[in-house]
Formats: sequence, structure tokens, C-alpha cells
Amino acid sequence: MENLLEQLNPEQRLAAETTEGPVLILAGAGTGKTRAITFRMANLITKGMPAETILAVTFTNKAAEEMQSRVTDLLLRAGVPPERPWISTFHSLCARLLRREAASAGLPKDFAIYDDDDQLAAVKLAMAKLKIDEDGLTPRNVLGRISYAKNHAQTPEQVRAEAFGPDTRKVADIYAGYEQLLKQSNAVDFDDLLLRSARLLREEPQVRERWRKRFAYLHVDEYQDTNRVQYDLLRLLTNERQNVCVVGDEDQSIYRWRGADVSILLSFSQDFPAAKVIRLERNYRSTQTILDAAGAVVANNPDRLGKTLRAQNEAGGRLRYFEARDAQAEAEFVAGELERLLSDDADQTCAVEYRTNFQSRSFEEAFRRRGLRYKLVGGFSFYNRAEVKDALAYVRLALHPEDDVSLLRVLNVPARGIGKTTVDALRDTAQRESLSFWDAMESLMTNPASSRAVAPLRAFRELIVRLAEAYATKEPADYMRFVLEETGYMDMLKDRNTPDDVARIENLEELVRALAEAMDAGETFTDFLDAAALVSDADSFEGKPGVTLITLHSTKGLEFDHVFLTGMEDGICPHSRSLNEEKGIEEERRLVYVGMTRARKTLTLTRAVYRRVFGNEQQMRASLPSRFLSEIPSELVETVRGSMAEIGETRRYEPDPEYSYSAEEFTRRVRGLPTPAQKMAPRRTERSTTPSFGRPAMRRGGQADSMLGTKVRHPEYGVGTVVGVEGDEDDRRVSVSFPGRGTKKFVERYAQLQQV
DNA sequence: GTCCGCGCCGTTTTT
DNA sequence: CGGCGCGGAC
Repeated sequence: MENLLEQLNPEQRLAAETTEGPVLILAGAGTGKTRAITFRMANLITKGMPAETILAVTFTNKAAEEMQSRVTDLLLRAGVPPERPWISTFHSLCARLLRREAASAGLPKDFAIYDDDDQLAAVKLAMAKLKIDEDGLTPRNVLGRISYAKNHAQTPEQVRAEAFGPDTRKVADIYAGYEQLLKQSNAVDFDDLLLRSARLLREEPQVRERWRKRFAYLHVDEYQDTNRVQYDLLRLLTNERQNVCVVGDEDQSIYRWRGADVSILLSFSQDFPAAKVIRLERNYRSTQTILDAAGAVVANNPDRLGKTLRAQNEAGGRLRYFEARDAQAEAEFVAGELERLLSDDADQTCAVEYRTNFQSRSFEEAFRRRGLRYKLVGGFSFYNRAEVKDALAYVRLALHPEDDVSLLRVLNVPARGIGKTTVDALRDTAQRESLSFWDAMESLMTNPASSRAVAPLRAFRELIVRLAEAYATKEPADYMRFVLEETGYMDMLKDRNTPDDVARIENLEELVRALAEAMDAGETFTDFLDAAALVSDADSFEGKPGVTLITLHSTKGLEFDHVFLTGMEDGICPHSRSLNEEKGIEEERRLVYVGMTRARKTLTLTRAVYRRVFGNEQQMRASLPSRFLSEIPSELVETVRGSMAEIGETRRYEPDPEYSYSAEEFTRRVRGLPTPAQKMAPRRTERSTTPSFGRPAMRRGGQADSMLGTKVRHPEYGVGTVVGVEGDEDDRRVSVSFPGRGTKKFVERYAQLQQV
């Protein structure tokens, strides 16, 4: 191990060898933090610490796997039997903890984990039961508010007590109904996994002691994205030896909206006064140019610890900027560049990054047209497919017939004559008599409103009973096959036999295969079901050569040779929903920082001038360049030939005959945007070859006097001296004397003057 | 009860 | 564009 440790730089080595007591590793992007942390764990194990006493919490399952295999690799190289430390996400950790301590946690051993879809269905059901159907209260919105409340340790009663208006009181009611629904269904949601684990550890001393004793060494990666509950968990798991090692970077905190709190990272040294702080600032990933550009952007944020990343690679070429007419042209440009890069060297990794998922569409279309292969991270994961979820819902139902969400999902799939009327009756009965749907069915059958529904309901109940009985006697994979046959699900697909159905059949066969493999690997059926709920989008990333389409959020922790940061427009990135709040803008800025620092060799920024709303041909909306573009120093960027404008240049777009607007309509749309008049610059027919101007040409709003005598650069006349200023703020004219060319007068906001 | 078509609506980010 | 709810036809 000694030899291996020598491969680390001094700071990494310090991190790997400081094994006792609290440690805060402030690790900038690409500084080898995973390396440091895996060496640290391998080091502990070679020194004789039992692997099972070591815990590492990562942000994604993928990261956990990656870390696991690297530790194994190191141990083999050190000639030590490769034991496996416990490495998982917070959510997986909690799922396993709750399963093992189910009795103390007040849960059945085989509780279900509701994923996002299930949670949404539960909210819808709760709303339907309460007959709440307000315009402003969409299930999605309500779920967000419930999740927020949960993560801030607010009960429905507290939400109601603090409610401002009737809407929030209704949210509180839905929240209460939702909780009731989960309880009766023997289900927990994502938030519950954390909350219930924390509560269990807090309230059950003997359980807490057991786990504290077990985990002698704690590690938390991506600590800047830890939320309050996760922090509580960490504190509860920390024993008196305080061997807590956290790794984070305040500039990469991008999950504030789901409760992440950077101040947890920033106050680590107060929480653990004995903490040693180690800074990793040597960057092994990117060029210095990329680091400088990204650093300049994030430097605009307040509340930073601050850091200087030093590239160990060469300086590298400038960033490139391309402004396309619309999303299609943007995609075509990126596709062309990717083809060029990959024809040079097909072994390179390339990423197309975007702020929102819908942006992937135009890229997918363009890439498919050209036969350019790509991988899409996110979107539709295997376990999110309707047929897979249906199949798993039957299994859950066999375990717990009171699971309303699962029951409603499959009650009439395949169609068995239980329609809307019957479901409405069931829901009313369930609500009125505080029953699960399962029990409401019983009640309705003995006292039916219409006799027509009785037979189908009875048949369904008998089906579920058969599934429940078979569960105990069959191997999981066989059981899965049995479920698909017995429920008539397979027959339904075979009868319809559309191309989609054929694909669904294949997916279900794949599900059975995956289940069999998991069993071979020593997992239990519930392990498998947990994994199905807890896989994340980012987990599908494989890091193979080629093109990856990915959201900025999902790129955290990844790296690529070539990165295209697309959709750099105000309203997209920064996203329009974040514009009215300073903290929101700051988070968007960090998101851009994360996206930029993924790049090893080249970084290309793109934007579309016109973007259609909701794929509507008629509605093209003109955009302004992302404000973050102007935060990149101009000398670090070059504009690609064929681009409609240079970076930092803001220009007015005239009505374009290619788009079907009336001139008035167009003007109205453009004016409707938050466009300060002085940010407009006229269309320029000729493009200068000098680097584009990243910063505003001249400081505006300054005293006229202070401008007199300063030197400025004009794209055509060169450097001159300001000899006169007249007019007011918005319409100021500047006289500049150019050596040998006389004095010229400019309207300041139109002239491309740069202070020198 | 089931099927189908129409119109409305909305797009942050995700464990 | 795509998903969903609703209303009407069978």
C-alpha cells in the first residue's frame, strides 16, 4: 500500500492517510477526490480495519459501484484480500437499514418503496378522495410541496398551522391523506427512507448504538448537496471517535431545490472543531483555459470559500461559441462537430449538455437523421416502463393487497370490466369507511350499488389471493413468469401484438432475466424491488466512447473529452423559473460551472436565437444570450464561423421572413422579454476577427467625468482616448480621439467600445 | 364498460 | 409535441 500511496499528490495522500478524526476535503472539480477517498478506504483495510466497519455514501448508485470496484482493484494491487466496504447512496443505505430494523421502525419487513410515479399517483388518489380539484393545485405541484415539508420536518398539522391561504390548507389536507395512504399501503417514499431512518436512530438508543458501533469510518461524497435529514443521519451514525470524512465543493452545489443546504458543508469545521481541512486544487482533468473560464463565471457568486484550480494539463485552446438560428440549426452544428471529432478519433467521449430534458429532442432528431449514434442519460429508464411497473405492482399487491397505488395501477389492466364507475364507488367507500381499496371491494361486493361489477371484483380478488399463495412456493423468476401468465398480462400483449406490444413483451422477458441474474448474485426479491425503485437516471451512464446526451444535473461527477454546453439562453440557462430570485441565479451559475468543468479537452458553448415553444411550428420565441456568457472573459473564447453573433454581443433580431410572424407580432414578442434597451446592439454586417467581448463594452452608469481621458478600443478604429461625453444615461454619446484618424463621435450603447 | 378522438395544458433540475 | 381528462358513440 505504501507504494500505491506514492502515486498520490501530497494533498491527496494527506487525505488518504488522515484516517482518524473528522476530515473535510475541499475538492475542486477534477482534482481526484474519488481517487483520494478510494485510496483512503483501501489504506484503512490494509491497515487491518474490517471492511464492514467502513461506510461511504455517494450521490448515485453508479458512483458507488465505481468506487467499490476501484477499492477492490487497489486492494488486489496491494496484495490484500479484497474485502468490500459498505458503499451506497443515502437512500439505499436507509432502505437496507430499515429492512434490517423493520420491527423497531414499525414497518413490515417487506414494505414497498414508492418511486416518483407512485408518489404522484398517491397524491392524485389523495386529492380525488378529498375531491380537491383546484386549478393551481396540480398533483405535481402538491407533491413538491409535500416533499419540501417532509424535508423540513413539517407535519401536515404544522403546514396547516402555518398556512397563508386556502391553497396551503388544502395542501396540508392532501399531505395528511397522502401519509395515511402510504401507511395503509405499507409503503414509504424517497423522503421517508431518510426521515424514518433518522427517527429510528434518534429514538431507539440500542439501534443507534448498534449502527454506530458498526460504522467506525464514515465517508460522504458530494457533501455540498447534503440536506438537513441526511446531515442528521450522519450525526446520528457518528460515534465518539468522530471518524467522519466528507468531500465536497461549494461551487458544485446544485440541489438546493430539493433541500440541499451548502451551509452544512460550510460549517463542518464548527460542527467538528477537531476537523482537519484538506484542499485539493490540482486539476487533472481540464485545460487551464477551461478552468479559467469556469472559474470566472462562478466567481460572480457570493458566499464562496474560494479556490484556485491549477491545471496539470496544458493550457489548451480557447472555448468556442456558436449561435444558431434555432434549435434545429444548433443540433446540426453540434452533430457536425461531433462527427468531425469522432472521425479524428472514435475513442473519445463527448457530451451534449443541456438544462432541461426537452432540449434533447432536437439533438436526437438531428443525430438520428445523420446516423450518429448516441446514448441518452435519463428519460425513460427500464424500471420506469409501464409494463415493468405493472408487473412489479402485481408483485407488491400479492405481498400487501392494501397497497392502493399498486392496486389502482393494475386493477383493470388487462381490462376486466372494472371501469370508472366502479373505481369511483370504490374510492368513495374507501374514503367514507376508512378502508383500503382491497377492503372496500369486499364491502362493495356484499352491498353492491350495481350488481354488474360484483363478478369482476370477485375474480380480481381471487387472482390476487392466488398470486399471494404462489409467492411463497416459487422461485422469484418463475414467480414473475407465473404472475405475467396468471394475470393475463402476457396474453393481452400477445393478442394486441402491435410493434409496441412486441417491445413490451421483450422488456418483460428482460425483467425475468434480470430477476434471475439478481438471484444468482445472491440478492433477495426485496433487494431487487428496492433497486428497481432506487435506480437513478445517472446510473445508466457508461463512460464509453461516443456521444452522450445528458442534463447538466446528471453530469455531476462525470467527465468527457469534449463538451457541448447547449441552450445558453436566458430563460433556459438560467432557467426562467429561477430568474426572480438571486439564490436561484446563483444555483444556475453553479450548474453552468459544473457543466463547464466536465470538459477535458474542448468546451463549446451554443445557443439558439429562436426556439419554439412546445414544439409548436407557429410560435417561435426570440431569446437573449445567457447572462453567464458575458461572465466569461472574452479572450478565452472564439466565435465559430457561421455563428449569428459573437459571445457577449447582444443584438436585436429583426423579423425574419423564414418565420411566420407579422412584424407587429414579432416586435411584441421581443419586447415582451425582459430586455433592457441599453443591452440592444444593432445588427452588424461585418464581423470583427478580434476576440469577442465578454464583458460589457464600457461600464455604464458611471460618472461621465470619470470616463474622460480613459482609453477605449473600437473594432474598426483601434485604441483611442475619450475626449468628450454628452447626453444622458440611456442615450449617451462619446467622443473619442484616435491617433492619426481624428475624433469620432459614437452613441455609446451602439458602439462596440471596450475599455482598455 | 370500453374505445376513441378532441382539446387543453404545460415543460427545471432527481434520489 | 405528448400526456391527460373528458365527452360521446357503441
